Amino acid sequence: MASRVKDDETWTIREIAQEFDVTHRTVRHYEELGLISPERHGTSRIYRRRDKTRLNLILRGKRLGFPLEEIRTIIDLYETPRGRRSQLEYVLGQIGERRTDLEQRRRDLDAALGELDRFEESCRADLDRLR
Amino acid sequence: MASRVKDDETWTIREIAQEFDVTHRTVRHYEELGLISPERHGTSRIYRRRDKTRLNLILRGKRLGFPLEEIRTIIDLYETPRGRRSQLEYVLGQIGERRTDLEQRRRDLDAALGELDRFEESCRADLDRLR
DNA sequence: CTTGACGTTGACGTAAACGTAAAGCAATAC
DNA sequence: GTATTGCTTTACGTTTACGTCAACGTCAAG
Repeated sequence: MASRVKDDETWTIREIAQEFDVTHRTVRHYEELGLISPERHGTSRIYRRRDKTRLNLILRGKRLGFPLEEIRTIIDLYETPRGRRSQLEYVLGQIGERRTDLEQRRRDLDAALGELDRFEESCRADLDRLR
Repeated sequence: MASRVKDDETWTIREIAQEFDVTHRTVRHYEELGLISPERHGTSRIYRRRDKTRLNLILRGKRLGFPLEEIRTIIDLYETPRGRRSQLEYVLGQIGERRTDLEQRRRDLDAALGELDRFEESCRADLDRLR
């Protein structure tokens, strides 16, 4: 059964920038750092589905506060060859570190949300008292 | 009934820096930005419980990826006078914005952790196949 | 064929978050 | 006394993550 997905869709840097709501300078900056590497048609950059996936990962990483260099190592991690046993074990180790980091963030996040809740209740109580 | 807590404990900048595992330069930088404002004994800085609380908030904000300026507005928010009704309503509005932001982060975080889980399973499957 | 839209590569500027001396006061240690 | 330790300010340096020109190539439209 042949694949039905047409993966030949391409986009220009302007289209990509608009879709992700960043400037083309930003897109090129990510390329300079090796976070994406679009094809070239002559001198122009051509972006494919795969590049969009990477951009989504990058922007989410940014929203989470990761530096771009770290984001690059994470993305690379997802694409390192996993042929040899030693490589797999290395990747699994890295996954562990990532998880530890993310779980710390979730604890911080929960704490912040909890305090926010308590603070809101306290404010609402003050407001009621003013009625 | 008198308060039993002794709130006269104080620390020097070096002690504070060590306890929070940052440099004294960092602590002073936060002071320059108005995130903390320790007392002065002559020329020296004196840190109290309240400053520690703020530092905890700052560092958690940093782990969550917030810029220091935004952290300052958050901390200030927790300390704005809430006497007048308009002030309370402003604060409640800010709380809402904060919550929206934090909840977006949690979605990002959950997505990242989910992908990490799936990636780990895929790696473990590869590893089993190598046995 | 020139204009305009869109693409390209430098290269320099900037804001944030500190790092890193440099140079000086102030109290305790010997 | 002086020497060391700890704190201070002043001030320039650095890294990250882009912004902002400048100067040029290219292709379809008028």
